[in-house]
Amino acid sequence: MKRVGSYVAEDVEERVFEIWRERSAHSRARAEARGGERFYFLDGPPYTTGRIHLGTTWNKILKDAVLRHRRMKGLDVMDRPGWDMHGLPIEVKVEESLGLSNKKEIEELGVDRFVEECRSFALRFKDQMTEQFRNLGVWLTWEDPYMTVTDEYIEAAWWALKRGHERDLLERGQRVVNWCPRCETALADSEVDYREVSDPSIYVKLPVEGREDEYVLVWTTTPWTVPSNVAVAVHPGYGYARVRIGEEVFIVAEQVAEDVAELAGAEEHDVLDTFLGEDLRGLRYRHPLEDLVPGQAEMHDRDEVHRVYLADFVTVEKTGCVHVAPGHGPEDFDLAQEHGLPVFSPVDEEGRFTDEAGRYSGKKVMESNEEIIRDLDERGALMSGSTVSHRYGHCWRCDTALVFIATEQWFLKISSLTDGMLEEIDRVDWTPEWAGSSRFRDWVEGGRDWCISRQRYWGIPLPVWVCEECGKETVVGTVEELEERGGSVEGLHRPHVDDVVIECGECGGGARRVEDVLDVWFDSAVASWANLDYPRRTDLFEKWWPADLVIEGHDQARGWFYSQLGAGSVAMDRAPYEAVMMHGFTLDEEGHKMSKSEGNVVSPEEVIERYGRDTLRLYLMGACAPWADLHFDWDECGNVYRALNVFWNVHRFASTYMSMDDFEPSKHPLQGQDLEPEDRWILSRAQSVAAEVDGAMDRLEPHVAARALKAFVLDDLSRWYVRIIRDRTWMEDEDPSKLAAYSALHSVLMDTARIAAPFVPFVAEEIYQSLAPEPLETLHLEEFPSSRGRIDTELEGDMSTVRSAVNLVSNARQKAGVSLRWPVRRVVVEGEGGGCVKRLEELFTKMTNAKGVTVTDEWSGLDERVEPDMSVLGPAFGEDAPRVAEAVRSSESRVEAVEVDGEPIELPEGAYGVVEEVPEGYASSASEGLRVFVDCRLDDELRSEGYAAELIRRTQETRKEMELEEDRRIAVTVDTDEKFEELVSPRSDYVMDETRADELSFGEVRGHMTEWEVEGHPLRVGVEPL
RNA sequence: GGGCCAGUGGCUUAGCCAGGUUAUAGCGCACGGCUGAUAACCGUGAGGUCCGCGGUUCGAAUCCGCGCUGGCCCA
Repeated sequence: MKRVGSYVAEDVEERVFEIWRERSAHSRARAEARGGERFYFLDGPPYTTGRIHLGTTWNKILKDAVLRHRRMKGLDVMDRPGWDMHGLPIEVKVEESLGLSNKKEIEELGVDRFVEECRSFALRFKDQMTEQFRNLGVWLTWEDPYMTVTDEYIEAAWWALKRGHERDLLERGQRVVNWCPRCETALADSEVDYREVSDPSIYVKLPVEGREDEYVLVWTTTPWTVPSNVAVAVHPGYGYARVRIGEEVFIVAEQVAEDVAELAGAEEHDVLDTFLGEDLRGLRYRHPLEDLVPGQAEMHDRDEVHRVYLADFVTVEKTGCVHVAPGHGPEDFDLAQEHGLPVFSPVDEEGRFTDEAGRYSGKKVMESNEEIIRDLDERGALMSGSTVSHRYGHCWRCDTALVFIATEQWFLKISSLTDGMLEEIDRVDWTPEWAGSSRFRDWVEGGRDWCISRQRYWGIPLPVWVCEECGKETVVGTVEELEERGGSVEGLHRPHVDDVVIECGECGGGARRVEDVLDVWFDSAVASWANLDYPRRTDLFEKWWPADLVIEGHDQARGWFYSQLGAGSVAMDRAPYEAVMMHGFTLDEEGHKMSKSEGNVVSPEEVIERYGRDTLRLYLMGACAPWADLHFDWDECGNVYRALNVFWNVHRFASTYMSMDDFEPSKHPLQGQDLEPEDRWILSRAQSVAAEVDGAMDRLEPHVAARALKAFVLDDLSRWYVRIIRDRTWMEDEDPSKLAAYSALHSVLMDTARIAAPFVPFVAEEIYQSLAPEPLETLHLEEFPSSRGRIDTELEGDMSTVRSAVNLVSNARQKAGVSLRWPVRRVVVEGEGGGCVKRLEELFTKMTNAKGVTVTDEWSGLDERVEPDMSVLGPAFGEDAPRVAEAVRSSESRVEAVEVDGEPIELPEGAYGVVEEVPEGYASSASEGLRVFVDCRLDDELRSEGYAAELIRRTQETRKEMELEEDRRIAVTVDTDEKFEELVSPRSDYVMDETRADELSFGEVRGHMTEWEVEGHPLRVGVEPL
């Protein structure tokens, strides 16, 4: 065993990394676990953005701690990390780097080159992030991750879609989708960012056909959709009115008549008549821009167009009449489907009006708002124009304002699977319990069909081939199938896959692929089987699937938890995971989001630099319940660091003395030792903590585990046990009590390191390695100490009481001004806890520095004093009261009558109270159920010991000043007064023993000298090394 | 606008689901003490409208309702 220096996290962590690397510790741990019970952990693939942050750090560290714990329990853990590498975010980054701004420029550059560029970006970011995660000490199989860009992964997604197709769940259809005019693609609901923006707010007058100056009034914030207006919707059950304002009549909801009048700037308005919304059904109007938009004029010939329809989604807000543009709103679209209305959408993929839009043709829709407003105004169709601030959807990647347009897309009809999905939610084990029950459940219940097609390049190609002859759709599930159909591929990405022509199964014609790629959310949705290379190989799938556990943040409820449930339901008819642990977000100290613009971002690297990886890990593990949001706090990091420092110093303490004594743990097994109660206690506590930590980790409550561990190290091990055994370790040679303490301390430290391994893998490894009797590979191959030893609850209870009693004595001593260094004659312990103190008497007297202890239920040594109550005596005895009081006071005990001037006087009820008094020379302190009395009276024998202790303390201080080795022999010379010398001389041997001195003499001081005053005695101590 | 989660001394938090004396602990602060592992430790003290309001109850940090603030998700 070697002596160790101070705790320097960086050095420890570097050394441990080196050990892990050269011994292939992680792969060995995996190999050793083979044959154990299989535990399929599925890593949620982070998107390859290039940088990890505190949130992703927390995520991976939680995973790592849980997996380390499971491994140490003998489970064969699947710990393959994953990477989410396709999709718009990377495409946008690549576009930026190549200076491209739209799809046309990408096509000009060449899809081939663009896709290659995306691949290399993704791979590069993956490598960068891998290094960052490794640097946290996270043990995942970094050298062999699953990646969404590999052919086998793509096949897993294809296979799932083919399953969906077979089950009639894959469908092509026209729908209104969120569309990014810059990226020129459909976006999923989850890809839309809502942001507060200022938009026009206009009231449009739609002239009622056949009536002069009468209008249906509608409101919109998107003037550019007015050219696409096809109908108006009103609520069948609401009250509506015809309102005369000036020369004109407006049809609006009855409730808003006054608002509308105000809007029109009119002081007066007349409600001509009122009726229900359903009475408006079929009312025909003319489109105000029919002269400018040829499509509108054409449509008017159709009888169903430009009429009022009834719809429940209408609210009374604004006018109660809703402008319906089926090509530009999901609800509008649904209404159109229902009533056979045309879906008029004269807008192209770049968000420009088409020729159908007449004079607006070629213009960007968003930029046409003003012109449209002006045209409406010129035609007398505008009532009011202003602006309004509201939330509007933007592209999650490029921040462009989105438009709704009707396009042909591919859908997974998961809305038809809702019942099964809800059953799966009930079956899955959620931590915390509400993760599955509340929010997630609502989301699944309201789930719409999943639009999985994107009109982009860098993604999993949609595996649908359409026959050019007969139009038959073929969904390809595997590469093998593709080749059987006569296709040959050199990679499944675009553009190569686009060139593959396969034979139509129906007519033998040539089928070409639909050019879309998949929504990137679908990629990770299939991870549970793609990670097992299914369907390309089946053995892994059969062994491992489904996942036993996934661990992600609460943003993934609607993300990955959901997408996996959806894809799993489509392909496997079940959820692909058995248990889900959900964690929170990392916020700043104030509980606000960390963001670059706020300047409140804390990076994991900063924390590592300041305190090290173990501190970062233990902090993240214990700071709060994982499902709560974590408010990052530097001070708390500092506390965690100090706790680790204490852990380190216990080990340092052990290594210092054990190495000084050449203690070999293997030669002194615990079984043969003559253990003291404190030894048995700390061994028992270690087992209790092991069980507590083990249980908490099993329940996925790492914060409970981390806190129990921290409390044990600080409180039980360092502050109590080490304090107790200090004098035992200071004994020389082969003292059996010392050896017993060493054995116990050694054993406890080894167990503590094993318990700590999942949380602070570096410092635990170093401590374990340093104490191990024989060289070993790595701590992380060891078994988790789950209560293999016995737990002695009675002893733990006794000790806890004794600690309280010791604290009370300290308190009492302080009140009396008697320092712990000075022995006291006796301590009296009174109360229920007395038995505990009795059982640990030796320990108690040692820790209180008392010569003896008396344990009693009720101590008879207290003085009782009676205190007359003048408020009773006064009224009873008038002017005699003071003399009665005096007599009562001097009666010394409880009496019913006293004598005053020889006269017996009977005392009334409550004439005095009895006050207990601590006798002279005693100090006392009490807590619930326990009271102690400390006899602080000194005699020469105690003084002799006290002065000796003072001399030892001063000598040690002198040694320390001289920076002498702990076991260096010295000569001590003392210059003091006669009394001091007289009292200390008889204890010279004791003083020499404690200070490792070979000589002790009084008189002239030699060597390094320190000067003191002790209880009024001058004291000069000289120390010479020998 | 809706759903879910959280709000406890200056800071971080326990307790809350299963209501019960004086609300937990640490950091920080003040004072005193100990110390040859310790940048550690021990003791004492100050510091609280348990986010607010209302309700249920003999009794609410805890249960219910309505708000406020923050986070997440969604419209």
